[in-house]
Amino acid sequence: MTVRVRFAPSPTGFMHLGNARTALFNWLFARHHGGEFVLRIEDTDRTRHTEAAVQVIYDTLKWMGLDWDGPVLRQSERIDIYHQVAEKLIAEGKAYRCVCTKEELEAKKAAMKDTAHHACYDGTCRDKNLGPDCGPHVVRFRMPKEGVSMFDDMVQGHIEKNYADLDDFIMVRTDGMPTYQFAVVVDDLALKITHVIRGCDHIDNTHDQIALYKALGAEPPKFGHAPRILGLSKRKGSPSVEYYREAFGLLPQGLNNYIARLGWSHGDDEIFTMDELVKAFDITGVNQANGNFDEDKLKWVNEQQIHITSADVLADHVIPIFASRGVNVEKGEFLNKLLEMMRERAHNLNEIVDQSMFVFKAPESYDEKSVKKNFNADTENLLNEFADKLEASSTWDNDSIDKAIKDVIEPRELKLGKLAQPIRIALVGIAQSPGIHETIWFVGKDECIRRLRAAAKYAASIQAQA
RNA sequence: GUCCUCGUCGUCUAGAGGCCCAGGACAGAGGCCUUUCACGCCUCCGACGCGAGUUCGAAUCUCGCCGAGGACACCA
Repeated sequence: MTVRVRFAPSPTGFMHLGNARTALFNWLFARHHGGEFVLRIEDTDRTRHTEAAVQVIYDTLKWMGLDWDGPVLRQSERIDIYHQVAEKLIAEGKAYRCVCTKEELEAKKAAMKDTAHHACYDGTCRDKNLGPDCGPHVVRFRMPKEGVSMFDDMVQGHIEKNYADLDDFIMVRTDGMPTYQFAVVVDDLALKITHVIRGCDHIDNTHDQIALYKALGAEPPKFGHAPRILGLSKRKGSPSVEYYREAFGLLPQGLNNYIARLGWSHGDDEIFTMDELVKAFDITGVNQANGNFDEDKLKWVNEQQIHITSADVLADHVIPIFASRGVNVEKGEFLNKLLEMMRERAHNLNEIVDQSMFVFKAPESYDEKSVKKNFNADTENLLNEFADKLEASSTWDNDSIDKAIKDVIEPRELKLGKLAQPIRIALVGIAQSPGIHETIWFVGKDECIRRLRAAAKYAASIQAQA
């Protein structure tokens, strides 16, 4: 049997992190087992969905690198099918029409508060055998009254619930639209879904759905309910993929890796490429207990992924961020060289860009603390002399830069730091940067000399003031 | 309120009766490396929710308690 799983989000306008993980788990499960991963859009709630919201789903999955198989199923396009199935179940006595209004039901519920089993529909219309001309009505599922509903969850193990605690849930609403509970089963059946992997907030729904499968004479798929991700604070903005991607400078694999390890594990392994995840992932490794989202660990995992990602791939992710900072950079050898250096030290993509800015832009000001600590009466001469040495050199590589540095510090018997720090301030604006040779090299000879002279002038001006 | 599920360091987790006076990772503390800032490396801190059983032996099995999350919508 070929494994077929699905991801079935409703278009809410953003991809919640929990949803993203459900998508990832399903995708990994499919790829691991050589099966198929299909996408279904649950847009039966007319009032809420927009096309832009559907596009967010596509974009997010693509960014995460989760490709889906076959056409995308839209529930809104399958209304007739749901009606056919509902009619069939009514005809077989497995479902029935109900004319109880929402208001009536709410009143009954309120009256039954504090009594046992008040949550269940009282069955007013269960045996009325109402026909299609009974006026505005819903269609309810006729749930068995006795016995125990049970299934073996791939993650949570054996789960059971008394039918007495299950409701005659609504399949078709008054407006003719199917409810989630109903559409899911009809669609999963149509798509020949073999395994349903979703959040454990669906555990209780599963009993309803299995009852439906049975009423339809069909074999239910296997279910696996993954734990929830707790601690996604809404105060920090919408806990969506988009938000974390931008705020944390995330690489897709940084997110994927972190999210996969939250609620799933493979021994002591922490860092996975996508191929490694596909190889290692299986539903048996998924945890039962809910997990807490931890920003620090996400940051760390993302950082580790940046360390092992090729400069070429990094370039694709970093170029748009440069653009958003008003700097146009092009793919190529120079950028790759820069990224190879930056990826070793940066914590995230935003930092790579921010800390690379000096390569493309001269400092607009000098960091006060850095200047205070590293500039003195000698700085003007030191910087100018170093600029002279660079100017005199005919080549531009590590050796020539190194020679220029030594030619300045050796006669004066200075330690490297005494020259390197003022140079950093001159080139970057602050006394923090990559190795001094690289910093100089990336700025380029002419620009370097220009910045050194400008900083020398500045050093002179503050000396004059003092 | 009713029902369902879960419970190992602050956090993510390893652990499927002896390998565990519990291992790894993040965070925290300290140190090393070093021309700066980072990276990296090393050390330390730190948990089996509680109580009964079962067993020669329990983090691992059973029960109770407590705690956490979820479902109870003509939302998905």
